[in-house]
Amino acid sequence: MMSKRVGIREVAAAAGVSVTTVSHSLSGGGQLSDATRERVKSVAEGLNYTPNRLASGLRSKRSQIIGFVSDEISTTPYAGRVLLGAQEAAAANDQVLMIVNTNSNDRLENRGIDALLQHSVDGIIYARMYHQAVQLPEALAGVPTVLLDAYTDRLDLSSVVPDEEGAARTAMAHLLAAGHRRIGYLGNIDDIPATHGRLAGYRAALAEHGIAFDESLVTVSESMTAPGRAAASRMLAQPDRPTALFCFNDRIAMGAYQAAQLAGLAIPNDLSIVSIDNFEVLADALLPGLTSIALPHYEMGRWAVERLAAELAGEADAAPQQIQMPCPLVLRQSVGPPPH
Amino acid sequence: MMSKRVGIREVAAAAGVSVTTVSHSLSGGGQLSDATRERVKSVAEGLNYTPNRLASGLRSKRSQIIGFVSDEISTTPYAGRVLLGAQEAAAANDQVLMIVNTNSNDRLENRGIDALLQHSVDGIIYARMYHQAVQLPEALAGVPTVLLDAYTDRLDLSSVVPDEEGAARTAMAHLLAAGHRRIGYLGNIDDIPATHGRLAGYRAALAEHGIAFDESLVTVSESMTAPGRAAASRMLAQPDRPTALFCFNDRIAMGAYQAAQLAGLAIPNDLSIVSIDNFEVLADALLPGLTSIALPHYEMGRWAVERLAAELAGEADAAPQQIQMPCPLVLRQSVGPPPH
DNA sequence: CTGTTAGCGCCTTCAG
DNA sequence: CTGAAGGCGCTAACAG
Repeated sequence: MMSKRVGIREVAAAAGVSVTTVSHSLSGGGQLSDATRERVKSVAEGLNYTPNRLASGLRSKRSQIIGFVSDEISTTPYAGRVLLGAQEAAAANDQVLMIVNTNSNDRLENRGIDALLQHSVDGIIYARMYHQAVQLPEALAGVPTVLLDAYTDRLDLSSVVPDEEGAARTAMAHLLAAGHRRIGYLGNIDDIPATHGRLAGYRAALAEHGIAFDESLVTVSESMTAPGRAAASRMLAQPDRPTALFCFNDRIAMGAYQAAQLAGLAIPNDLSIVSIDNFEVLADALLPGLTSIALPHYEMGRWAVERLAAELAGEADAAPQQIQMPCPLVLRQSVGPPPH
Repeated sequence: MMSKRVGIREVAAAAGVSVTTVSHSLSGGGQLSDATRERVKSVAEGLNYTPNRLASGLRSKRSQIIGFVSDEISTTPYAGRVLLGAQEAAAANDQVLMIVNTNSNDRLENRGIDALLQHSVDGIIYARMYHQAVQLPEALAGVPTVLLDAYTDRLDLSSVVPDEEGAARTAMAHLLAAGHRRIGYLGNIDDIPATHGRLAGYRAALAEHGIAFDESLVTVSESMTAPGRAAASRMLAQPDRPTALFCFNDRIAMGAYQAAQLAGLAIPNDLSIVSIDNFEVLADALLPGLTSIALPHYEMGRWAVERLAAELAGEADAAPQQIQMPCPLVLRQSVGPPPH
């Protein structure tokens, strides 16, 4: 098994060349004739040669491993999409992902980063499971790093986050296009970028359409179903209730569905709803299906490792970038024209 | 940065001993006096020494890396819990996880396994995202492997899956204890272990309580919300409708909630519901909260890497084990006594 | 265009 | 109880 793997030496012998030639043939380096290069390659193939990355990493200082450190791999259902994007991009670059979870605990984080560094990862994706500001840990000083769903004020680090304001504008544009003018916003209460960005998008969209901002059409609550239900119930009880609701996220939207049901309002005939998250287990399951803005989890995962790879390769356009990703609208059945 | 890391050599010089002594001190091997051992350790600490795992792995043939290959990291929201368990167990063993996703595609799977092997992983967790039979890929022949949420007929491989039948019995026991006698089962249609095991558990629980199995109280459908809703509607339209429903999973249960609502039945006053998955985003969000059986994702993740570590260490009790994990009941508000 | 020759940082017999 | 020396598999000067 392991121990009997054929090495570069055996290939050299079998091909009647030196190990150098084999190394060059396989790695595309050196100045070899295409003939020998091909011959060596096929001999290697025939012998079932596979490189030992520990050895090459030790020698070349490039392990081809990307470290992925995240705060909570598990608590959010989006984590999978992020990881998938990152993993696929890594595979495309002949790299592999080594993951570590910190449970939002500094000691664990440092241990994890340490473990990654001991394994000589080439770089690190420092990820959060929801968009937030972070401070880069000491241990990462000098290590090529890109931030995912997180940002700092340092301009020498690349980072990617969702375009929160754009997401809100897209949601609002959809409602406005359907003819709604009284649109309520069921917002979030936490002091995070999503809270501020989405509210800003809501206001900007109204302003663009010459609709006055009406405080009575905005509530904030925790971003979960039960608080969302309460907030929605309050809003729908108003004399001049909104004809549509834009919700901070799908969980709040689910609360809004429940509130609508309790109030005897049919969706989308009496009330239209749009939200953000496109969390399929909810959005697809709700009756009717919930139109929602998708956060680009997969795409952020891909972008982050592609970016890191480019920076590691020292590519020309490898100057650090801080980008905001667009968030696409996913249509289902929760939006219709305003009633009457 | 990387290149200037202090090595075993510097530590030796600073401590006034040979590299051998340093190596022994740090790894706990050799026959050293406690005095020197401690002294060397503190010198190493003071110099901020960190081992280079590539080098030690190359030499000792133990990389301390566990490969984790799974079919779909992303499509199920449970994946995170599995990974978390695996990652934490690995960290506790001073190991680290290298992950690879196969998208259920053989070519990708082989490439992924290859990449893992090239990095000299010590062993592999071969995971599925839902309980199923698998055939171990050729490439894994001779590589220490444990199966997670998957099984084969090979008795030389350890594996862990949920106890499907036990889960169903637990759910049924809860309903029976509440006094229900007419209990409907909203089953799944796929030919997978969960389908058969849960139905078997349902029947066994009835038999134990001397309740005759009634075919009209069993339906099967795809395990999603809309089909579940349809199945539940049919069942609740029966003349002598059941007073409680046991659902294959939370998504079907959500359909049952919707059907109950459409039928004007209140939960739990008119109808009790229990299901399997304890998928919190749904179970907590439904009104009232859904009592559900949790699948032991985190625990399976932990168990798998602990098992693998034990087998790698050649421990005495390291004979392969195929185990079924118990699934605990999580109480919420969807169960009450039968009406009237 | 190809081969020789040193190590990468660490572990591990084998002597002292 | 401690040290010297060789080599894990590969890469990268540097010669030919």
